[in-house]
Amino acid sequence: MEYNTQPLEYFIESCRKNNLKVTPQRMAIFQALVQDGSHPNPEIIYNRVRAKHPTISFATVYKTLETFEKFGLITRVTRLHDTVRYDPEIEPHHHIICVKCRKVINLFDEGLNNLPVPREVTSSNHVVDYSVHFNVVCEDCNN
Amino acid sequence: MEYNTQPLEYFIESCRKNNLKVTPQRMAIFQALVQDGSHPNPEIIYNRVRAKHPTISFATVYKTLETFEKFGLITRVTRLHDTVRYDPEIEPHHHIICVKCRKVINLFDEGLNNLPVPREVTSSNHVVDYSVHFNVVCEDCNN
DNA sequence: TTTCCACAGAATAATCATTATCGTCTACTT
DNA sequence: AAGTAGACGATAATGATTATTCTGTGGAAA
Ligand SMILES: [Mn+2]
Ligand SMILES: [Mn+2]
Ligand SMILES: [Zn+2]
Ligand SMILES: [Zn+2]
Repeated sequence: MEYNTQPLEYFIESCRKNNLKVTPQRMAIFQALVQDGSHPNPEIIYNRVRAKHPTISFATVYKTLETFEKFGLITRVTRLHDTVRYDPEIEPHHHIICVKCRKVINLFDEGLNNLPVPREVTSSNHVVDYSVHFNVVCEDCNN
Repeated sequence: MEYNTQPLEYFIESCRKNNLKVTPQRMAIFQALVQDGSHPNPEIIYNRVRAKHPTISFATVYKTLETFEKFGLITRVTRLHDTVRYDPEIEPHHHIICVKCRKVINLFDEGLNNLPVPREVTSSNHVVDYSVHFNVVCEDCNN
């Protein structure tokens, strides 16, 4: 379902499926996230929600987003936002990222280094580089 | 140059090129980063360096890594680590990320959704999903 | 080789993002 | 209508990163 297709109904249905209570705050948080495609951070969502719910707490926004993610209602742009991860490899390459232990492994692959970059990307941007993130559960974390 | 090919010489040469002073701490920080392919965070690097430089400061590690990155000696796994960015779109898609203003734009592309996943990835991991990050300088930031 | 100084390092405080705690409240069940 | 598990709000605590300030030194210049 697209993010702008009857988002409220979709949201309520998803909550019910997961035994999450439907509250005004939760609806407002979801709507604040869905209202455009800007991939906002918690602070922006907090400010949007405050317009209608002036007493909402920052912690509530954090907790709620975490809950939504846990139940698959929303996602994160990257799973590696918690601390900076540095890399001495400056040539183009890709990464295998374990979503559980946060291990990051280099992936060198000729095919991936020569992807056809969509016109949508090149038409209005100067492309610095690109890389593919494979989110995985690694061998060590698999049991 | 590979990260494990005479890394010290490469490091010193790179510093000289950029008028960065070559200090024992800087060499140690670079070596701590290069010693394996683990994409360590500043804390891990700090702990590694402390073995030989017990008085080094955490802040020095941060500043030095920042400097290295600024001059292109090293990179980051993702440029979106600073705050969580949430996404209501749960279907597979990709992102255009401006490295200057941190804008994130959705990219839906059939071709990118069906990349041949290298055996190296599938052989020892359970793939959850993958996405392509196009790091760009966007139109708005381009002048 | 000595001198000098811009830049690097150490210590520490400050800031910013995120998470934990806990008392109160309420959505939903019965 | 009442009961209860879970949600909310307030706030403190933690963790990551950045700023400040003072001291020290690498490397150019004399
Ligand atoms: Mn890498
Ligand atoms: Mn997206
Ligand atoms: Zn793992
Ligand atoms: Zn931009």
